[in-house]
Amino acid sequence: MVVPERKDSTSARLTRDHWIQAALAAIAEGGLTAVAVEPLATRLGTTKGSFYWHFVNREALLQAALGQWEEQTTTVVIGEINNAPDDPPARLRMLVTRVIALAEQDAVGPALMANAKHPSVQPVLSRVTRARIGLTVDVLRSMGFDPHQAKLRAMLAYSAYLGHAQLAHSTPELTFQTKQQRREYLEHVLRTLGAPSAP
Amino acid sequence: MVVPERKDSTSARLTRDHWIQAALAAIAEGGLTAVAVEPLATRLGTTKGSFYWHFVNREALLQAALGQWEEQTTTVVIGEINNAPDDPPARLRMLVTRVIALAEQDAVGPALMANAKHPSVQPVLSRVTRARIGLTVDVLRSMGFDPHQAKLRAMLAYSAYLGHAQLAHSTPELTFQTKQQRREYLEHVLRTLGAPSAP
DNA sequence: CCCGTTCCATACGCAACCGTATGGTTGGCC
DNA sequence: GGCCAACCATACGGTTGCGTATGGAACGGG
Repeated sequence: MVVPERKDSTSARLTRDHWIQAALAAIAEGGLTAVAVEPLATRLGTTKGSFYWHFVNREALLQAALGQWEEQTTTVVIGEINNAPDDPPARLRMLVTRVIALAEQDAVGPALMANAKHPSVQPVLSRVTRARIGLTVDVLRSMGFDPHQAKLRAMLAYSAYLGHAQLAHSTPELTFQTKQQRREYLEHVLRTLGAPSAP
Repeated sequence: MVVPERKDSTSARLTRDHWIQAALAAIAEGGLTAVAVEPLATRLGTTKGSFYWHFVNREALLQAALGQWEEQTTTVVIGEINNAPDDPPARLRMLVTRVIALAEQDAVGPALMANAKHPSVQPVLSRVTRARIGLTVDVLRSMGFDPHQAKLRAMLAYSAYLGHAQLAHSTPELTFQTKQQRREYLEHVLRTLGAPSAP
């Protein structure tokens, strides 16, 4: 009989946040439906009794987890870019680099996209998407592209980001593997997005 | 009490294919978990008794539906492109146009991406992805790009396709709405993908 | 028109999960 | 060290879905 280990053996009792973290991990692995009270309880080495003290129901946990994700995922990248030096090409490079890394780490985003119609997910996703596209437009405008061009390029860029995230998580074996390949791909993307407009 | 209508009131009895179609519709709307025997039965105006005559279990239906999707989704586009006239730029235009349309229609693809790890889904997705990237590489090579360039561009193009599909289904309100905007975006994508390499 | 094959309805047992109720621990504070 | 509040375990009932069993309806060829 293996007793499922508690995450941090130093703290016997759980906090609300432990559940949120577990929920996000579950979403990353198994999608929204994986946010299930009893399985999570087992994973945390506790029981439903704990859960229903911290949250009124499953939906409340979901909302809390989504809020957490929105917070992290927007503030992190956006803050980082806005605090960057005022060198436009460097900002684009930073954005692309940072965002490719994020795409490959964060498995929650893709999982949420799949359940975009869920009433709790929809608004979160809408806000995050809007913010990210807006950020991209800003960076491109700061590089001298007019608003129209910036919007076109931003949409393409953001689509490419989403697709890259999907690929990285669904069929990683079909993405570039070696460091060299990945570097070249990064440069290609940067060249493509930053290329001067054709007449 | 509303009696759920049967899809085609002319045929009292259902075929295996009715169930497959219903399963695909369910995937499009609610993801893999929406392929549930009893709900589908209700939707079709029948009962489990019918289902378990046509299929041994839920998994069998899933496999059949995935097979159907793979068949359609690959043969349609790939056949269309290969039978196209031998004018390379026209082929790229056709590919992009066709593929943007597909991205907006087919909701099954995005749903599957979210469950890429599922043992029945993984191989299907892997084959479809490989085929599509391969097709894109071919088209680009026929336009004169060397293999390396073609691969880089194909990966970016396919990522953009996947992302576009995601956006169209998850937050359609953030995509281009008017015909004019959509036309311009299409032209932008074509220009970007087909632009000659920078020195 | 009849009879076997094909197809479907119903009833059942089983498992996973939600949410409630209730009583028991544990911890900080005086 | 006692006591209140915070926290957790267990037991229960309800719902949903899977899969099986079994009898009955519908259909078509002889």
